[in-house]
Amino acid sequence: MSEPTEGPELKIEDAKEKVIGTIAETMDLYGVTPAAANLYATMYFEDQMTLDEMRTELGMSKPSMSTSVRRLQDIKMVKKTFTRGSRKHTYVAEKNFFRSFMAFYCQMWEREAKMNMEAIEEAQEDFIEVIKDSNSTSEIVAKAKTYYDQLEESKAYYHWLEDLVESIRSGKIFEFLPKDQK
Amino acid sequence: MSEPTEGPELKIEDAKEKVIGTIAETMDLYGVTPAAANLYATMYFEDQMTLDEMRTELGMSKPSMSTSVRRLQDIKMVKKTFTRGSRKHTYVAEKNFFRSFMAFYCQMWEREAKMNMEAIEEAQEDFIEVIKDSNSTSEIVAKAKTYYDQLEESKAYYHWLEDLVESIRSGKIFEFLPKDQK
DNA sequence: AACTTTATTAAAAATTTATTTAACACAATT
DNA sequence: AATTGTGTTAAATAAATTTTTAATAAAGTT
Repeated sequence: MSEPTEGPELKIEDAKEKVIGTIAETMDLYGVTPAAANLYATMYFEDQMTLDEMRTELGMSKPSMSTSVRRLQDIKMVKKTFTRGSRKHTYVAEKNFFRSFMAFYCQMWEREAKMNMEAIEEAQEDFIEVIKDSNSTSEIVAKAKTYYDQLEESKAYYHWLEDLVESIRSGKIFEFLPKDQK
Repeated sequence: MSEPTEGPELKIEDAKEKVIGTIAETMDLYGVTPAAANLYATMYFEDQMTLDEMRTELGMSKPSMSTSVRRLQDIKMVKKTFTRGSRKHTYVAEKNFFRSFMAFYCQMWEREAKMNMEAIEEAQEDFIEVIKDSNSTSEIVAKAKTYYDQLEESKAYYHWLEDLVESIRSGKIFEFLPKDQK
């Protein structure tokens, strides 16, 4: 499998590419756009980058880098750094996967719990009205009750999700599941 | 199933729609296609459905339902049920969010850990070769060492992810984070 | 204050992805 | 064995999203 024509520098680039490819593929799977995914994976091996460096490194347009980097900032996987002497903005990738990926999930789960709980509360109010409504047949009332109970039961999941987020944010989860088990 | 134009029946449908909408939106966010997301959310309020019932309920084509239902089966959110007497296949939605969503994450995380660990191992071997290579300058060797160490450090995250999956699969996580906290 | 450099926004193009129509295959029933 | 009903695959269409080119705004320098 070894190519004698390749020098050590090229081998390093190849090795990096392997990891960059899989990291980007994973992020792609999570709904991050290809450009942003590739950008993060590339930045993972750099200490800091400007938009122009990103553009030349990935061979893409500057606006694409600009929007990608902002999305990565939104999910806390990239941070802006203040570099004096240069007018260009510089950005750094969060290299600690514990921090970057957990920030991602906490944001997702918090949003999910909030939105779904709101919808559930509203729907439950409607079901109660139906149950109270004298126009409702006993069949309809029974149906409304069933749905109400089903939603009530599902709340436990969202509460649990909120607890999970909290235990990740506080770091308490690492008392239960240590970071350096193996 | 007739279409009520007013009254309690309509209110029930409206209430269901509210929840269906947010569940579908959430799943959409997780990379599930709109058709599959809407289908699951609809099935969440039904005890069982055939492909034709899905088609009429969602107003979409049968192949779309067929592929959607299979994707939902892949992520364990829908199961086939054996209904004797009918030639049509019937499907049931997993209504327990603990089971359905956790199956989803375990599958994702397991895949992520496996793929990335494989890429990391390969890349690390390459970096070792570069370090051993007599053609490598001391600068290149230093670079390779840095990258090697960075990857080595990242392994802890993937091990932790595997541990998390295991604690979810075994149910041990619920000793730490009970399901009915609130 | 004008000029230069950099970043962002807007509109257009291109790519990708999802969905449908049409054809096929598979079972079950007659 | 032929027919009917059901589900799946393939090719084509439609829709959505991503990316780019071009224009604009913002910031810094002379």
